[in-house]
Amino acid sequence: MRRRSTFTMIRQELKDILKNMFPDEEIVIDYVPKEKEGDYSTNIAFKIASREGKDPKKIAEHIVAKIKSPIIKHITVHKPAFINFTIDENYLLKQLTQKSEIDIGRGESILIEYVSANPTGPINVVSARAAAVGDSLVRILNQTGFKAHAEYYINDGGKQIELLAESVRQRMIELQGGTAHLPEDGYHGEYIIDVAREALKRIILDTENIKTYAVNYFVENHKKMLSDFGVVFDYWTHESDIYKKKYVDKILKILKDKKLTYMKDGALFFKTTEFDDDRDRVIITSDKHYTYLLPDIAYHFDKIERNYNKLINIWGPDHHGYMKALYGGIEALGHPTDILKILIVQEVKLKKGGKFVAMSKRAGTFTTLDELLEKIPTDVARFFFLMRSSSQHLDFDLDLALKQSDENPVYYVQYAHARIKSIIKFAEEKGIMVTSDIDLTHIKEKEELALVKNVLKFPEMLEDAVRHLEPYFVTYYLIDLAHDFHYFYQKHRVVSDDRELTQARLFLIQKTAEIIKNGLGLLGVSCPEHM
RNA sequence: GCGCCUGUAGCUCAACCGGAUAGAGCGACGGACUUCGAAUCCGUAGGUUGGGGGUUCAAUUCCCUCCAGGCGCGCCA
Repeated sequence: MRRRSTFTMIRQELKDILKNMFPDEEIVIDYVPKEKEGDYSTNIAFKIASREGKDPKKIAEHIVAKIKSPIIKHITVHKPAFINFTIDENYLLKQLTQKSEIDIGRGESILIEYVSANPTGPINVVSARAAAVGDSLVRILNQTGFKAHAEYYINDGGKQIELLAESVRQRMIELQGGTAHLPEDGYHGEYIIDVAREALKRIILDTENIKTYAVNYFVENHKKMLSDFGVVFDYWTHESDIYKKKYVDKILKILKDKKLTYMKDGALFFKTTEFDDDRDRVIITSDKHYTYLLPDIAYHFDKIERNYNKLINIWGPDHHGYMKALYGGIEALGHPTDILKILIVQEVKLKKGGKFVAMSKRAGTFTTLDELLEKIPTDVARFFFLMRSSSQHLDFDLDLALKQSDENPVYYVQYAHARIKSIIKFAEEKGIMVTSDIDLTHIKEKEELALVKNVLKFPEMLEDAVRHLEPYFVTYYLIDLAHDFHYFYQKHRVVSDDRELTQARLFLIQKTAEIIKNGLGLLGVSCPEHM
């Protein structure tokens, strides 16, 4: 049985009605396309008809005859056999005054790990996108009754860090007049010179200290950049913490005991092919170093030990080939793999002067989050990142984002809010205050009711966003809601001589403003009173 | 070669376990301000959903195949 939300969702009400009639049927409620009669619809007649080999239209008519509900104004059957519901206006208006909160999560705890950029350089734009997505997801989940925490994992061990330290050391030699011999697969970016300069100032000389210094340098940099971007993490967990807890040894022992490892060419392999991976993975190299996989499994063991009901990882597209290895590790430990959901945020292609900018961290040619924010306001950047499904590639046209900033959808939504605030102020100056003690039955125009219906869709939209773990549902919704408001505003005066109508409309737009503010907050975008 | 992602209007993208005449924004063209914010609104044009098969009452969605692009395939992360 599906749990009911405490928030009254009309969609859910309809679902319940049908569920009572057809307990074994999966009930789907859709929105009716614009210009069609009705608000919600169901395709249940098709389902039953195809299974029983009957005429869907007859079944639809049969169902319609049996439904009685005070929330439904009327029901109609359309074309093949859609059943459309038109919701009673008085019921809608009553819902508008209900103060309630949405609880989908029922307190389920979720740990969302995202960005987790290696402390070997600045944050690139794909990580920036992941930051926007992850932060917004945390906000959405926390508003819908989950207990979500944000975590950043710092890889402060492994070979990459050795290469980083060596790259810095070589740059230090260079700064002192020597010749730098950068490791071939080391870090060649200019930014390493800045680190080297700072390290010299502090007279940090031996490799171990350089390593620590460099890691901290980048971790602090990431913290600051993300915080400037409005992204704050609850936890910063170091790989070295996992070692300190002896979890890595523990996991190694479990894998060995379960005979899931073998030696080959002097290296220790984990048999991930037993978990549907396409090849086995090295976990200890022939020169006795751990690869990233083993501590990573240990890290996920740690997350599970911390009693989360669910783990979400947000990764870049370059890690998809690694998913099965990690899932294999979790399964090897005896945990169901569905405790972890890995979201792949697809790449960002930056467009500049009509050309795509080539990006590579190791070659040092990539655009960083700070460079992006130097050019583009945070609000715009976040809105852009959340404007489309995170599983889709994203073309980010820098020139366009700047040049057309006046017509950017983020301003469109913000403008709707500012406009409402301005109207309310105008009314107040005339001595008309917004109050909930009003007669909403004055709301009867088509454009008003469209706005009412969309405002009431907010929790339903959040339910969709949670189901798909996609913040862009919020973005799309806000643009649509702003449009409904602007359209209404164009057709009708809010503040008029009709006192009661004015009060009713003020209440409606005040509600709209609240939803916009709430929604933009979920995106991490500001919501100014004036623009 | 194998794996993942993608191909929808001129451009950027939607379309929720398969549903109604495939929708928005930008761009183009044409309209709407003596009263609450024109950063707004309305209208028009624009589509063989990459091609071809298949399954279905119904396919952008599922299956097969071909074409095109991106990413990954390390004893790096």
